Amino acid sequence: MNVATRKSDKADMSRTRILDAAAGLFSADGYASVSLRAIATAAGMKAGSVYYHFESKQAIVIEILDLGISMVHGEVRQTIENLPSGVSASATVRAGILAHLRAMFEFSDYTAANVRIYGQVPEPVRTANLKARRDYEALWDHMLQQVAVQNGVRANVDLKAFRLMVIGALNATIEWFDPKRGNLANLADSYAEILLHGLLPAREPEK
Amino acid sequence: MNVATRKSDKADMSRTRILDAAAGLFSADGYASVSLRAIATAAGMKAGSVYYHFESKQAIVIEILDLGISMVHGEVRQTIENLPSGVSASATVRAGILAHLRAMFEFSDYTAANVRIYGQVPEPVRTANLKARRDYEALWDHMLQQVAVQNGVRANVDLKAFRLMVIGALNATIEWFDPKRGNLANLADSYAEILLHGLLPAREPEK
DNA sequence: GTCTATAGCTCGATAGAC
DNA sequence: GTCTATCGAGCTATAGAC
Repeated sequence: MNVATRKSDKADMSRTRILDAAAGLFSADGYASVSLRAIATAAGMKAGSVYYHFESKQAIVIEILDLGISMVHGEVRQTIENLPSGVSASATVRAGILAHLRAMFEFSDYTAANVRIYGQVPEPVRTANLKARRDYEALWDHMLQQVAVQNGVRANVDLKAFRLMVIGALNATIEWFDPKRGNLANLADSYAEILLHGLLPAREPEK
Repeated sequence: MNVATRKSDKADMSRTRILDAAAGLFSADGYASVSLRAIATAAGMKAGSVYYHFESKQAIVIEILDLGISMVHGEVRQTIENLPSGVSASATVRAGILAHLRAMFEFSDYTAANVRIYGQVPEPVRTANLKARRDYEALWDHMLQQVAVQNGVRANVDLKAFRLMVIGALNATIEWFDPKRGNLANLADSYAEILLHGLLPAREPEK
């Protein structure tokens, strides 16, 4: 390992420390109230040093939001791709729900930052994050389309509404669920059970 | 109408203008990034004048968060209470879902502020808002309990998970639904349909 | 009730030493 | 790569005139 490589490793580690620190602070306190000095301190350095790795506070948050989406996207896509072919609608959706929740809480600082601060970040930051969001939504739409074709879904379920509701409901759990106190697999089962079969008994028509 | 009353009216109007302006700014930009000068300007006055009506920025946001919850709470409670007695599980839950969405988008600055900035507001503000939140959750729990007793729900649906999922899913719509472009009653129907009956056809067991 | 003026901070970002 | 020092700006909140 030569000097250049070691230098690069050190820079990479500092970059990562900055991102991790900023993600934690952003998700806890919002975007604007977190100062660069606070990020630097949490990353173990001084404010001025942060500018060696990032050109601005916006550049930091753009990278955090993209990482948050792509971590969940990657986990869900991989999980779905690894399912045996011909798997049922329920199994596919259940696997997607569990994978989304698992990734969300594994990288919770990055995903919580996404859920909590996306709506209040400067406009250029939102724009930069749009493609990643659209790509993840497309994964769910494709998955639900496959389910509809191969296994059938109820006639009066709007698949786009279903996708919006699933992602919205799963993301909202970041506000109250604590994986250290609750069982994540149980949470995924509860949510999947409701999303697939609903609240009401199956064979009774609505009164 | 005497002078004292007119004075009081004027003060009330200024208070309301400040709250409305602040709610709009908080929901759009987050808590910390909104300055008191910006609130004052949007309310048509100067920064110093705001302190005649509120003792601090925190006092403003506390009132906004409480109003946001209680507006939705009031609308849902009133809707449920006015249902004919003996109404079915599905009708009760559908009415609750519609009422929540209707109130949410009618008072959208206040409710969006709740959804977006609650997680990143100073701790004393969160504490002050806790009772209002617990009270609203209790309304849903009571409603779902009634539904379970009177009309029956599927055995493997966890009612607490259902309540958390409903409120989380409904609140998440504030991030993407625009009542000027979409039909709110249709949105409520789509969501109720999924929550009550699920994605899958009723009579097919899971494969 | 609303104004102006300002005290006392903290912010993002930059410059330049090491 | 990280530091110290600092600029110019903007912040919350207060004081006192009107």
